[in-house]
Amino acid sequence: MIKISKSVEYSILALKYIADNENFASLSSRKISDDLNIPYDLLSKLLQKLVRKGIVQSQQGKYGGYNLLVDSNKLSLLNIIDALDENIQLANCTFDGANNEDCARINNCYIRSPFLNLQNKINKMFNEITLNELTN
Amino acid sequence: MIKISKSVEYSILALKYIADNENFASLSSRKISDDLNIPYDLLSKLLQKLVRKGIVQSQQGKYGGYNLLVDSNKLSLLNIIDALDENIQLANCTFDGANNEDCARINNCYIRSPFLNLQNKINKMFNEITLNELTN
DNA sequence: TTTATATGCGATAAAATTAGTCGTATATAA
DNA sequence: TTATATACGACTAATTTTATCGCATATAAA
Ligand code: SF4
Ligand code: SF4
Repeated sequence: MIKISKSVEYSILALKYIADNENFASLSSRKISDDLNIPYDLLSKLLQKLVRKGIVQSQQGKYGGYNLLVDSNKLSLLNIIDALDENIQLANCTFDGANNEDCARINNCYIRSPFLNLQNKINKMFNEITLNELTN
Repeated sequence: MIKISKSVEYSILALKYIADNENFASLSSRKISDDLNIPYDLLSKLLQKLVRKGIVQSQQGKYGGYNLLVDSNKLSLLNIIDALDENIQLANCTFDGANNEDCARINNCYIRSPFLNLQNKINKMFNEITLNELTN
């Protein structure tokens, strides 16, 4: 109900792994998948999305692989979730400017306001934690 | 991905509605369902769960209905989620005492600790907001 | 005692989301 | 030219969430 999808978890694991090995050769998705035990096909697709969003860089061909393109101090958990086209929207109305197309109840809903408060706090939390901090 | 299920939303709406009408006759699930536009069968089941967990009281028969059994200042959002057998577990390991049956990666996972931190904050947030505060 | 109106509850179905797989095309260094 | 990589759309499977159905039981009122 409130959980981080495998896609996001895999992506964080992979991004962290890439970040920690930048000095060496770039990591192939095959190697990342093997080392971290993440389904290869799935990981590939996730990394492709991250490429499109400019978070990592890919190099095709032999000895190719992935490199981080952004500062791991500036990449937030929310950025990653966004890049994967996922979201952390608690309810259909929990953003500024929602209207009754988002939820028919919106105009006389007595719980929207507290939900918005919750949402703001969660957004903040997810936006403040960076890839760099996602580590023991 | 991070969202509050309809079940929880419906439950909050209903509980709040019940709480606000306690002075009057007890509300039947039919009336609540009609007034709040919540699928009747679904709402009934939700209320039944809440009865079993001691959150509301039910009165069968004609002129029956539901009444709140707990102080709306003491019923937290987390209590409600628990009562519905849902949870806010971010990942398979984000609780104290998780072991490698919960996640095979647990013993050398570099992101578990920050996930646990996040989890603690979220638990706190959901535990601090009460039914009473879930209002405009 | 009958009737109308409630809840109780298990089973099931439908819908939506999430997770995982497959086939094929393309890029590129050796 | 070949081996090894990513790119990517289509598809399938699994899981979770949402909704429905049918029947049993309770109870106040007529
Ligand atoms: S308006 Fe109310 S019922 Fe509709 S999504 Fe927002 S909180 Fe939920
Ligand atoms: S141990 Fe790591 S990989 Fe496993 S559930 Fe926890 S955070 Fe995710």
